[in-house]
This record gives sequence, structure tokens and C-alpha cells, in this order.
Amino acid sequence: MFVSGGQEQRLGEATILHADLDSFYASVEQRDDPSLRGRPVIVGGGVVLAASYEAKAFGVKTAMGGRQARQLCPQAVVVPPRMSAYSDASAAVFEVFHDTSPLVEPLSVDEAFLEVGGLARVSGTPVQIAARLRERVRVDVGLPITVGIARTKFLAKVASQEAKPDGLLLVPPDRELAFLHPLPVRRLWGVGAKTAEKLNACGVFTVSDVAGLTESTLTSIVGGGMGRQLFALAHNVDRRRVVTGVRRRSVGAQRALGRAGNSMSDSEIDAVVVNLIDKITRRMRKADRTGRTVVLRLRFDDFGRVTRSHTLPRATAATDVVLAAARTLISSAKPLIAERGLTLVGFAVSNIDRDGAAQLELPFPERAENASVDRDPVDRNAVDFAVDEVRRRFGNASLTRGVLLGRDTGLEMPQLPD
DNA sequence: TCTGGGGTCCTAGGACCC
DNA sequence: TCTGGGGTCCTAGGACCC
Repeated sequence: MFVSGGQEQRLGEATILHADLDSFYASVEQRDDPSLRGRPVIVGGGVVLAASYEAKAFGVKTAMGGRQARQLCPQAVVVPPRMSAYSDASAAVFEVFHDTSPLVEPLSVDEAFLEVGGLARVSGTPVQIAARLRERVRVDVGLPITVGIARTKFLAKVASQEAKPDGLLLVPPDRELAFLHPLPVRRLWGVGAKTAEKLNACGVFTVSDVAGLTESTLTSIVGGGMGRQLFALAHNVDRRRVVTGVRRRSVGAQRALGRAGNSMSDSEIDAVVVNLIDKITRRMRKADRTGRTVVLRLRFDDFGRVTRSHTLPRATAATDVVLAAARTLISSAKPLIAERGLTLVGFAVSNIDRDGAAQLELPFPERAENASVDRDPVDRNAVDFAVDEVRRRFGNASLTRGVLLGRDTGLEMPQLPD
């Protein structure tokens, strides 16, 4: 693909796949219970976690209140969620993804980007690869999946939205603007209800309308960061690559308490806190992650929300350390809870794997002593700092293995000279 | 409409340091 | 009395996504 004008400039080819399972939870339910097939299915009780396409036809939507959903579609079968079945199904689908391409970027349990450029010789064109992927997910896992194919992540994602359910859609590089411009602003990444409202109020309804604005006009409507992002997307600029190995940035858990939360005693609330922190730190240890910042999330009777956070001196996954921070946070929020009524409590641990201090212990068996390097807080990579510091102090004579914060760094450290 | 349970990213002010 | 610039960290809130 070349543009005219003398110089040969590659436009790029459509090699990014966005694969997205259709009504994921509801599809798993229909797969596992044949009597649900072809019928409207709602997963979840209080709110709709997922609705089958038969239910969506009645106006049922994800995140809708359960009561409203039942009014719209009284004949729907409502089933409780079976999270472990969904995570098994997700794992099976991701196996197919990883079989399809070495470059898989997960977005959530039910969607991912796949880069399939460079697989032409082995696997064929992107459309052929996508068709085979859909077939394998259907046959091997038993679930419908939609795939969008385009030159950029954004276009691939929009393509899969347009192709749902159970579809396949390619956006050819020379048709991108024709595809993009008629779309409503809501389709732009990052535009939700609030931002769409702001844009609509300024007479901006489609991507084409957005593209007609200057960047500074856009920025004055939606703010700096968002303005630049929307300007780029509306002009079809999206340079993000498909990347693997993206680390989780926080681990959290929450519990909705309903009206019962209002009348809970301190010790009942504490039991919930202990439970949540235990769940979180267990998951962190299993994933071999530590975190430094403990965040408390509260929701009140009026559905107002607040967060409170505390950052620890060291990253940890120890239940007692995180729990102590959690208890401090919640006791500082007691007046708020008493005043506004508690309906949800949650915690998250963020600042994952970011140690706040470099504390390097070096064993020197020949001298029967340890050298210790300490700095708190550290504002760059703790290991790098520690290595530099040890080099500065002890020179670069010979190397041994260093341990940082009780964990083997796997790095060679300078050894104390004789 | 009366609301689950995960997450991500951005912004903005104040503290603090050089 | 007047008065810089740059950078990071922490905290809180908001919007958005699936």
C-alpha cells in the first residue's frame, strides 16, 4: 500500500485483531445448559452482569438494575453467576489466542488484541487467521466470538463492536476514514456518558464533527489529556502497538452491603475488612506481587463515594501489615460512615512491586558480616540504586549475588575487596 | 434506574528536594 | 521585602471500561 507523491511511504497493513467474546457470561451459561439456548438469559441478580442477545433484544443491558431488567423482559431466565466456570472458559479461549499468535495483549477476561503481521507464510492472511480463530473458539470451547481486524488497535476494537454478535469485520486501510467518521462520539475510546454529554452540548455528535474541531477547541471542552487523545483518534492517529507482559497495577476486592450496612456494628464491619484483606493479600502472594499503597473505598446511602489511601514504607503482601493499614483507614473514616450510612466497602492495593526503599543486604562469608545499604524513600529503581551504592562503597573488585529486601535480585553484586 | 465486582488512566494541589 | 525552576511523591477524586 503506497501513497502517491513520489516517495514510497508505507501505510501499513491491517494486522491487528481485536477478539471479543459475545455476552461472555451468558454464552457460557447457554453452552453449559442447552435448555437456555435461544432463550433470553440474564446473569446476575441485583444488577445485570451479562445478558444474552435474546435478552438484549428486549432492551436489557449490562450493569442495569435487576428489577428494571425483569420488567423489560419478564420471560428471561435469571441465573446466578458462576465465576469459576467463566475463568475456566477464559483460560481455554486464551489458549487458542496464544496458539494463534505469540503477540497477545489481554484487555479483560473476554477480549484481547492479537498482532498477526509476519504470520502470513505460516498462517495466511489476517482474515484467514481470524476465521480460523473463531472456528476454534466455537468448536473447542463452544463459545461465539467476534473479531475486528484493522491497522490500528482503535479501529480493530471499533470493528469488533460493529460486527457483534458472532461476526468478523475487516477495515481495509483505504476505507478507514469512511468507516470512522460517521460513528457517534461515544465510540471513541475514553468517551463515556459525561464526555459525550459535554460534546453533544457543543453540537458535536459524530467522529466527523470531532475531526472538524481544532485541538485547542476540543481541549477547552473536555480538558487537555482527553482533548489530545480525541483529536488523535478522530484523525485516525493511533500508534499504540500490541504489547505482551503488561503487569497488573492494583489488586482489589469489595463488598456491597446493601441497606444492612447501615446497621452493622464495628466488629461486623471489621469482619468484612479482615475478609477482604485476606482475599487480596492471598491473591497477591499467589501471583508473587507486593504493593505499597492501600486504598479504602466507601459507598454511602446516597451512592456518593470516597477513597482514602495510605502508602507504606515498603511494598508487601503480608496480611497483617496490609490489614493494619486497612484498619487505620477505616477507623479514620468512622465519622463519615456514621454520618452518611455505609453501603459498600472495598480495598485495593496499588503501587504494585514498587519498593519504597532500597535496602540491600550483602553476605560476606569471609568476614562473617553483612553490608547494608539503605535509602528511604527511593525515587528510582531500588535495585539500580543499591547496586550503584555498593559499587561506590566497595569498588568493583569481584561479584557475588545480592539480596534485596529479602528477595534474591538475581543480579550480580560487587563483593567486598579483601 | 436504585446500582456488582473487578480494573485503568488522568488531574490537581501540597509537600518536599535540589 | 521580594522571590526561581524543575522534579517526584502522596493523596483524593473523577471518568471510563468490561
